[in-house]
Amino acid sequence: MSVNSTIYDIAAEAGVSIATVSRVLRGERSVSPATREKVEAVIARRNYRPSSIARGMTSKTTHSLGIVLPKLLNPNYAMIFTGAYDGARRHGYSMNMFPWKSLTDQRSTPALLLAERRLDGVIICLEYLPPEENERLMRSLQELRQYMPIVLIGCVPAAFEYPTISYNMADIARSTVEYLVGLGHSKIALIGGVEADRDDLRRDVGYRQGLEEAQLPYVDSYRAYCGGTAEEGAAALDQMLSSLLPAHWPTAVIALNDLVAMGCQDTARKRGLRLPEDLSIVGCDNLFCAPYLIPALTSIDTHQQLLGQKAVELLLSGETRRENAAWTLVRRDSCAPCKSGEPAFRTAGY
Amino acid sequence: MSVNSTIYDIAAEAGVSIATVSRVLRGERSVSPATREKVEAVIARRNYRPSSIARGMTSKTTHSLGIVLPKLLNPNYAMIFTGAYDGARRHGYSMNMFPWKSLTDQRSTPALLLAERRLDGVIICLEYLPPEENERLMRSLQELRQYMPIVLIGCVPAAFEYPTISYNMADIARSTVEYLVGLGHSKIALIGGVEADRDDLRRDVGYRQGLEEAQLPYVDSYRAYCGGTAEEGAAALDQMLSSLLPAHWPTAVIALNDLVAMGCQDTARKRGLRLPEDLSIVGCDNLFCAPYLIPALTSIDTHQQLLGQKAVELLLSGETRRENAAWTLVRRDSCAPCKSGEPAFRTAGY
DNA sequence: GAGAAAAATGTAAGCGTTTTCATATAATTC
DNA sequence: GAATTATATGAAAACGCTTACATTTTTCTC
Repeated sequence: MSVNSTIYDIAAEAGVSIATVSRVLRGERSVSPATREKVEAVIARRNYRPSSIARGMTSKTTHSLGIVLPKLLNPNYAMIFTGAYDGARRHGYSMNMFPWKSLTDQRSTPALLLAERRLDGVIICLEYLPPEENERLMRSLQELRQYMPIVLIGCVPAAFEYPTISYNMADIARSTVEYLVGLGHSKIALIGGVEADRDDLRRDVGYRQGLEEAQLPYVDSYRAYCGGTAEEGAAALDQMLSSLLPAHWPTAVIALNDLVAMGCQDTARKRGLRLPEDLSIVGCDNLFCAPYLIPALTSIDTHQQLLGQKAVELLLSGETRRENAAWTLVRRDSCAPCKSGEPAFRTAGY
Repeated sequence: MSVNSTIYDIAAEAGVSIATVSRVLRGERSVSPATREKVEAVIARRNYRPSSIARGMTSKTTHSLGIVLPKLLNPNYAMIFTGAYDGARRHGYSMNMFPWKSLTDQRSTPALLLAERRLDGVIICLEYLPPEENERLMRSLQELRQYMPIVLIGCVPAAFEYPTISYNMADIARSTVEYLVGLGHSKIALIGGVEADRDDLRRDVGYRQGLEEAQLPYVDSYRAYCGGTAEEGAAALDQMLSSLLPAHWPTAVIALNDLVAMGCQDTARKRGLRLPEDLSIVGCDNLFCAPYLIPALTSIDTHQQLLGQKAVELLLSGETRRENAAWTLVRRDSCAPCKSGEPAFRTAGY
């Protein structure tokens, strides 16, 4: 199949040495115009392209980066990947996707699957893992970083000394509460995330802070934990409503992400709640379908594509700083002013 | 950064030749257990991993495939990619994504961007292109195939002698019409696709065939062309409705894909139509959000992930057959029996 | 236990580039 | 026009593996 000529063929046909061909190839200017032209003609005629493999042998840099993602099917990750891909491309790098497993599953030498490819750097998208798995991951990371630069994406413990791009989750949660409080809500639920997740801990911090600033009590039954899918979101809200007297039902829900928000819409509707009159919902990630849900979903746009791009920039820059990514609240129709007069659970103390 | 040992280091430390190390590495059985153990110990201790680059130099096969997609952001393509990725992985290959541009944009030697990477094969996802661009693409393909096996995905002209996995678009369209006719509809619109697209021609063929079988006339104003986004779908339907007297409005719409269907829902709602009573809508691709639209969208599930996987299988098999991919109609709430009694436009002839 | 066959290991030549260093050629200088 | 410097080119050694072939060691066989 490989009808490909080598640099030797070109050299022979052009009547020069391979060194000269190589120089022409890489645009060095120490080649006389006549020779260059001659060589270029042969290259064009034979459709010759240098093998990036062979190039990698000598030049030590493969000009390819990696990104490890939990899964690509989740539209978020597809967006991060796209952003990272574009960023890499802009710098003349290629971008390779690796599934989580490459990092954790390997019995033998984890992480090194990546090392084997001699990537010039890798972006790693962090997600919650149970403690012992997380422990393994940390070790993999340590190991991996001996081989190539690493940039972390997502909510990373401050103790981590890796270059990182993340969201200020606390900030997002706090602002969202603030927004809902501004609409008159006082019974605000937070749905999604793993209870033990550091990430969500920070979300929780912001949530509590927002409530506190509005002089609202933190109500434990308004905090539900669940995975990031629509089904799980639907179940979580359903369970919350079941456990509460309708009078105490939240009037607003902050969902982990848009998928969870979609599930909440579904549950609410099945329960006969009017949206958004009886329940305001805020999602996160601003998926492409958010505007087409009924009611159109208000969501935090986390600019995931940009996130991917910035991760590449950081990776290539070689710096080790931690960066916060921007986000914006996109207001649509899923949030309405709270109608129920007196907020429940408001105690004398507040 | 590259703290990596080479095969020489391992050999030296284990007191054997590099050939032996290589043999241990590749699990050849002509190595005595004692030696193997010794070498493996050193490998483990030094965290050694052979460079896939150097491997590629000799073994001619890089164990990496490519897939070129119009864009990854579209959830469909993300699914195809995921499927292809998994398929490749299962066979021990890696999968690299390339944007369309790698194939067409290049002034100099198109296609060869891919050749440069010495892929073991490439999957190409076809999409409509205006004639002259398409011409260029065809040439790129011809050129590219000299270097590596190619598999095409999507609706490819029968004249193409490439191995292909595609949908029988005519079949899908015909069945969809049949389904809607079964619900009593006779004013069935088809929205989406490029007028000049071969692909959609086949869709059109099925559409017409379905109408014919139901003894319904083909009405030109029920056929609108547009791109594959929600916005374009919304605009297309809006324009169609504007151009028609309400009495002649279609009672059912077959949309190019779910995005277009979402746009149609939007337009219909803005026009004050009740969904699905006044307008039934069928989408295509069965995106994850389809069940959460209001009304939940009936859609053709094209099993895109499977499509990607099958493309890999076909690519690796080396066969040149053309395969048809499976699809299924997923019924949800967006299609209802037609209520308007007498279908318009039905002429004596029918 | 000598000779033959089988198994284990080593040697060295690639693979297709880049790159250093040497060499040949051309352009300067006086 | 000889000496000097700049410029253009070539020869050859890496890069880290695989693999055909040669060689050594072990295991049979009678």
